[in-house]
Amino acid sequence: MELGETVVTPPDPNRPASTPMTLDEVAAATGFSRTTVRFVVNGQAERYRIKAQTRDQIEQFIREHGIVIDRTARSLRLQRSDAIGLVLPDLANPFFAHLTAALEDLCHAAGLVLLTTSSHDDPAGEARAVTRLLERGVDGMVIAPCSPRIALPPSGGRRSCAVVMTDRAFPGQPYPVVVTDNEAAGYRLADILLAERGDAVFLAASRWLPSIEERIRGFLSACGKYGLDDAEARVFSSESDDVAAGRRLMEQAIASRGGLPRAFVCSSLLMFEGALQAIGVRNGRLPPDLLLGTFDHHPLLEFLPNRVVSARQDEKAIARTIFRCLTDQLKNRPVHAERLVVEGHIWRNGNLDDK
Amino acid sequence: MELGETVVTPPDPNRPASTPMTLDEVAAATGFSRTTVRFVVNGQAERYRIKAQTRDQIEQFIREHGIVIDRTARSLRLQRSDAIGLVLPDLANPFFAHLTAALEDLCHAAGLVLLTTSSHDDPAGEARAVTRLLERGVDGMVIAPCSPRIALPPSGGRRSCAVVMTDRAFPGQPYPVVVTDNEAAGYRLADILLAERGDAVFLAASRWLPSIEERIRGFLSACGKYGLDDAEARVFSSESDDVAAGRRLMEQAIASRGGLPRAFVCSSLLMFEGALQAIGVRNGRLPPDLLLGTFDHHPLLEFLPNRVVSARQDEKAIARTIFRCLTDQLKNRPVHAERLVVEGHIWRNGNLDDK
DNA sequence: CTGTTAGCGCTTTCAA
DNA sequence: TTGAAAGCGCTAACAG
Repeated sequence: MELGETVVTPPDPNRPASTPMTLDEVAAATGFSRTTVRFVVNGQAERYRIKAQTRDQIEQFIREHGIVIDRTARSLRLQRSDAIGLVLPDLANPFFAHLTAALEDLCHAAGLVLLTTSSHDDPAGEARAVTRLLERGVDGMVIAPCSPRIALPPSGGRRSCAVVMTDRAFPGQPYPVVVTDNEAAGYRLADILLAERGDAVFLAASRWLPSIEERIRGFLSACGKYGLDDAEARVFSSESDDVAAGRRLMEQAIASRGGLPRAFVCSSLLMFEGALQAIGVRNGRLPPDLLLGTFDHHPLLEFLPNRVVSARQDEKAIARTIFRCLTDQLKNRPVHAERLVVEGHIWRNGNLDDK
Repeated sequence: MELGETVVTPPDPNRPASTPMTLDEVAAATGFSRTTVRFVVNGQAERYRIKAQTRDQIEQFIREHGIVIDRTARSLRLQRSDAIGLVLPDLANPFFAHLTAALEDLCHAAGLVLLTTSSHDDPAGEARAVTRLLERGVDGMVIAPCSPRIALPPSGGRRSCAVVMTDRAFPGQPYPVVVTDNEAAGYRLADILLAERGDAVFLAASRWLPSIEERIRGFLSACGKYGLDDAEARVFSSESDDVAAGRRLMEQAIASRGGLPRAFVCSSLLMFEGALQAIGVRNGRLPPDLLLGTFDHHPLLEFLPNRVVSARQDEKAIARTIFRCLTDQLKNRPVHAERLVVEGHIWRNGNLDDK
């Protein structure tokens, strides 16, 4: 391809200034009726036995002039928007970004669009987000709740709206929820650390988040397997999930145990960064035999100088499960407030082979 | 907060089964007219001097029963959707995820929603995405194009639609474009590598992407500053931007130069991963004096064993610029097919202090 | 096979 | 201050 040529289709000067774009306009221009044109446009020409010549004429016209079906009007008429809303704490979080990408693909393949909204982990923001989506008449909604009490329950609205919760399984919700098997992941992660080093600490974000609590439970039961008493003393938790919290918790862990742990797990990559920072400040560099563990994954973990184990969620599988649950509801299949569990994956870096 | 209590507002049994949710329903239920109710709901009670008692009655009713304005109907009537469409090659790319998050915030603050769509770097997918958005009647569109020729130009449509391009400035476009100053970033990155190591190679994705070509131009002019002849021989490029390409290019570079370079830059983190993999396969581990450079940034770069320099784009600044450009168009301010440039940031890891 | 009609819920305009 | 009417572009139902 030549660089520098004019590359974007410019407003075609041969094309009439006011391009017909609505069904009515096409009908008027071709001399057929709304209905006939609509049948052709919606691919129902066969079904309604539109004369081939008529169909060709209309299709030809559209090929020349283009048409854009106004789905706003369609939505109003059908009381169905073919749109799905997504409410997330933070799109910049890679897990949510991957989840969004996966959901988007599924939606598009089904002719739906995705409306993304962030709550910024703020219940008021979450309520605003839900309202925005409801006003837009979304047919369904996927919520990764940041508050245990969703402010505006979509039930009882004029239009019904399918709802699926994800990522955080607050108990007692009337909606189905799709989550990773956090307890199993916590167990498997801790199992590896303990088998290798005999001891480990867990640096966790807010314990009142169900996902965190489940991960801790897995960690604790692995501790039990290795006969570690007072496993609770190995868990450090914070209110927030960010780099500063990771730093703080690592400092706490070091202080309370009189030195660096031989292995640790963080409940997220943000905490993990903070923990590494704290170690860097204290030791200058990472002690080579420190075994690193974290929830979440990033390819760069591969290249850290130490051995690393991570627990990664399977965003595509989660998205598929969410989507199936959503479409089940949209097709009026029975919906229970069930808990759908998706398996995660444990990953280790190649450095394990070096030793 | 107690775990285990019922936490989501359940469908309130005291509330009538069919909650009035439309203006008409509220009007009928309260005995006032559409117009009166609408004035109250839209906060124009003052302006139209609605009787205080009337207003209170209506507000009270709404507080009890709730209301959700149907923006689908509103859009149809106003020929304005208060929605912005976003077309990206890939939401899972952290740069685009951050950009999306930033744009979303700006949109929400302005009462707009964001429709996200991915093209998967495929021109046909891009065309489908644009159509989807047009059908939805978005007021504006932000496109990070994957093809130099946008398939369905939104101009000439029934409703006008503001357009801003970003990330890739294909020449000759009739739309304004917002990009990072890639050439400057390439220059600054290369300048650091060359000052430190006297030599470097550039592993780049498809050269026909304007952003890549600009980065290379910056790299080459830094080479010029250091009197390196045959700078072009230090540039290796591929068709795709992925891990495999990075691996391949690093192998090529090693082969063509008879050994590992002393420093290198990759045009993206994906390529960077591939390059590190290739080195790992060859050497087992990274030579300590190898200086690493890459476009894109991730916090984990901080903890790699080697010295690292990265060029990071300023997603928030880009989003602000895009949004201003968009709102300018929406307010019918003059729009030129101008090129708006945002500065990037150079980052180095703390390991620089160790040596 | 093709055309006509009514109406989705909102906003705007005009009347009372 | 409040009410009534028209119409955005589409779809469904029915009429020819």
